[in-house]
Amino acid sequence: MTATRETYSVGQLAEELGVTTRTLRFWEEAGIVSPARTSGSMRVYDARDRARLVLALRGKRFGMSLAEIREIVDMYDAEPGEEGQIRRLLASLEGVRADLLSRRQEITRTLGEVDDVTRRCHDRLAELGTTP
Amino acid sequence: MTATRETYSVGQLAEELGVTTRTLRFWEEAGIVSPARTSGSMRVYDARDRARLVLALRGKRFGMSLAEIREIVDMYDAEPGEEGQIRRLLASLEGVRADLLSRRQEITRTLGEVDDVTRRCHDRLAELGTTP
DNA sequence: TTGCTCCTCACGTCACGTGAGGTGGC
DNA sequence: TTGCTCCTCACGTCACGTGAGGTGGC
Repeated sequence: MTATRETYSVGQLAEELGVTTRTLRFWEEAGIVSPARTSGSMRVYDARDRARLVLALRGKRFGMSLAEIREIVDMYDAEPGEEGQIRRLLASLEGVRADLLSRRQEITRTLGEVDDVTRRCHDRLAELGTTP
Repeated sequence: MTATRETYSVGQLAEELGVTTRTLRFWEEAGIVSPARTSGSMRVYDARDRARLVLALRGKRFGMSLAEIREIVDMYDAEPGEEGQIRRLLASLEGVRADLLSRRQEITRTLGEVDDVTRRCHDRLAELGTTP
């Protein structure tokens, strides 16, 4: 019966996730998390809240809006659900997957260009070294 | 003597780059490009402007601010320059490279998770199919 | 003249940053 | 009491979106 009893304050969770407390409060207003409250109206985040925020953070890094993030997080977090819902999730996963693949390709391409420029810089430095 | 005589209007370049004309005007205000003007005060972009904008677009996709983009683009676009400048560029390239590598890793990790969820969805659909 | 693209304000929006002023438990 | 973290406004900022009203060449 020892359930995961981990809870966090705004400050704790913000530091762990590398964001500000303002961000966590704003995301709450955007409907991404709904932490419990103590008598003193202080926010109490549990493991489920944390999981949603971790997902949201990843969405952010991929340039999604908070509204899009909310949709995706809600789907991931929902009960297994019936067939229609599962198929909708599968369709959206397909889109996410294609997006990730193209982003990864672009990064790889950019890395190549960065390496090119780096090489040219070294060449230039060598030239400067031999012609004082 | 047939230099690259390609020029573009705001509309043409905006469409080619997949952004709005408002974006191009805003980036001009931010100092990222300085297109020439015709007598009628219409903007005329040349190949160099276009190259700077392409670089800027990539920076955007990696989450850089316009101020950071301007710095990087100025460096890439500058004359080869003297040793100090080249070494500064090399240092910044090092940072960009590390950033790109970590982003690529995260994407790969996320792709793995997406595939996991996809597999679980298919399993669940199979279950639903066998238990009418 | 009509239609197109261009121009410059200028206010709106999204995702927070940044204090301002105040409360609550060790 | 002091110090810490927490709270709720509320205005500021960044990167544009979105009209509003007007000009200029085919």
